[in-house]
Amino acid sequence: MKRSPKLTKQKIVEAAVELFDSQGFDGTTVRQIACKAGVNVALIAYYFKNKKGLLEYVMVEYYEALFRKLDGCRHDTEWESLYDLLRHMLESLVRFQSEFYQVTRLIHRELSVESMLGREIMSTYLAKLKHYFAAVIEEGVEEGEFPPLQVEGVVIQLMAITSFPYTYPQIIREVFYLEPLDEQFVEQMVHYTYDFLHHMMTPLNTFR
Amino acid sequence: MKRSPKLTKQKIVEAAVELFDSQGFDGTTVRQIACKAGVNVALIAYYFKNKKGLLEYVMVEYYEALFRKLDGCRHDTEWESLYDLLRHMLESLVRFQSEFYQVTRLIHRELSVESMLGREIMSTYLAKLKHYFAAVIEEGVEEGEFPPLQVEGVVIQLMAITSFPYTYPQIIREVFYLEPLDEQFVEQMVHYTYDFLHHMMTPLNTFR
DNA sequence: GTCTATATATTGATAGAC
DNA sequence: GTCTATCAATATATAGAC
Repeated sequence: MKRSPKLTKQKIVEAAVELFDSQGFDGTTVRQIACKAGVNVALIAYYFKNKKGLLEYVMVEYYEALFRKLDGCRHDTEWESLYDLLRHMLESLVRFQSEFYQVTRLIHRELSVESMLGREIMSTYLAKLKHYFAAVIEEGVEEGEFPPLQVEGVVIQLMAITSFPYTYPQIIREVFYLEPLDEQFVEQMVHYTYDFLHHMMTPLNTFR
Repeated sequence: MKRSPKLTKQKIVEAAVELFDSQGFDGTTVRQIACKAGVNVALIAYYFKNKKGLLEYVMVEYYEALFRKLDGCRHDTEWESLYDLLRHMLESLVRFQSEFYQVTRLIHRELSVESMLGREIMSTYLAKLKHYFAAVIEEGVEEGEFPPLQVEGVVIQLMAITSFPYTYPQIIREVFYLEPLDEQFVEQMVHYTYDFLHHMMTPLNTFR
C-alpha cells in the first residue's frame, strides 16, 4: 500500500517531535517513532538519512518559522516606536514558543548537551535571535528613545524569562499549579515581559 | 587490589556528574562512567544498584546541600529586613548553582524529560525551593515591608533569571561571549537579580 | 570490595525484494 | 516509496570467582 510521501514524512516528524519532547533524543528509538507514526522503520532513513537528521530537520524548521514570524513584526505590523516594536517581537516570541511548545522544549534540552549539532544551532539561530533583539535595543539607546543600558544583559534576561515556562512546563504545572499553554497564562507571560521591559526603560533604576 | 570504598564511590560520582552533564543521562553508558572513574563497571551496581540510582544519588545530594545552605541564610547570617534576607538567599542560590554548575545543568535537563524521578524531584525539592522564597515574600507583603505583589509570578521569574546561565552556559559562552563561571559574571548575575527584586519592590510599577 | 565473564535485550542502520 | 529481514554494535545488569 502506497501512501502520499508528504503525509508519511509529516507523520514521522509529528511522532518524533512528540517522543523527543517527552523522552529526549537519546531516550527515543527510531522504532518508537516509526511505530507512533504508523510507518515502517526504514522510512526514517529514507527521508532523513538517520535519527540525527530527523532532529536537525525539526530544529531548522522551527527556527526558520520563528524568524519568518519575527521578520513579520518588522515589516508587516505598524509600530510607532522602537519600544512598541520590541514589545511586538517579544509577544511574538512568547506566542511562538507556546504554540510549538514541544519543539521549544526539545530544542532547549538538546541545546544543553555538548554536541556538534547544538553548537551549530547556537552559532546560527541563537546568535541571530540575540541580534534581532539587541539591534532594536541598541537603536533605541542611540536614538535616545531608551536610556543607556547594558544591552547584552537585558537580552539574556529577556531570553531567560520568555523561555523558562516553555522549557520547564512541568515545573509550572506541578510546582505552581498553572497551565503554561492556557491563553490566560500566555497573556500573563506577555505581561511579565512587558513589565520587565518597562522597568528596564525606566531611567531611575540602578540597572547597569 | 583493594581500594577505600569511600574513594571509589566518590570517583564514580565525579565521573558520572561530568558525563551526565556533558552528554546527558541517556547519552552516557555505565562503561564510560566506570572507565572515566578508573573503576570496574560492576561497582556501579554495587554502590548505586543501577544507573538510575546513581543519578538519583547525585540529585538528592545536590538539593540536600542547597537547602543546608539556604537554611544557613535564615539562621546563621544577620539580616535586618526581609528584603535583606531575600537578597542573601538569592545570592546563595546563584553562587551554589555556579559552584555546582555541572549538577545544576544535568538536573535541569533531566527534569525536562517526562519521568518518575523527575516528578519526584519536582514535588519534593522544587516545591520546597519555591516555598522558601514565596514564604519570605509573602511575609514581607503581610508585614507591609513589601508592596502587594503576585508572589508566584515573582518566584517564577526569579527562578528563570537565576537558573538560565547555569542551565545554558554554552549560550552565555558562544552567543554572548561571556564566561558564566567567572566571579565577575556571578557578581553581575547577583546584581541583575537584586535589580529585578528592587524593581518588584518599587510600588509605582504596574506589575500585578 | 573488586573482579571476569556472560546473559539478554535493544540499538541504529542497511541491503535488497516489491 | 514501502517493505522484510538482518547485521553488527552496544546496552545494562548480574552471577559467581577471588
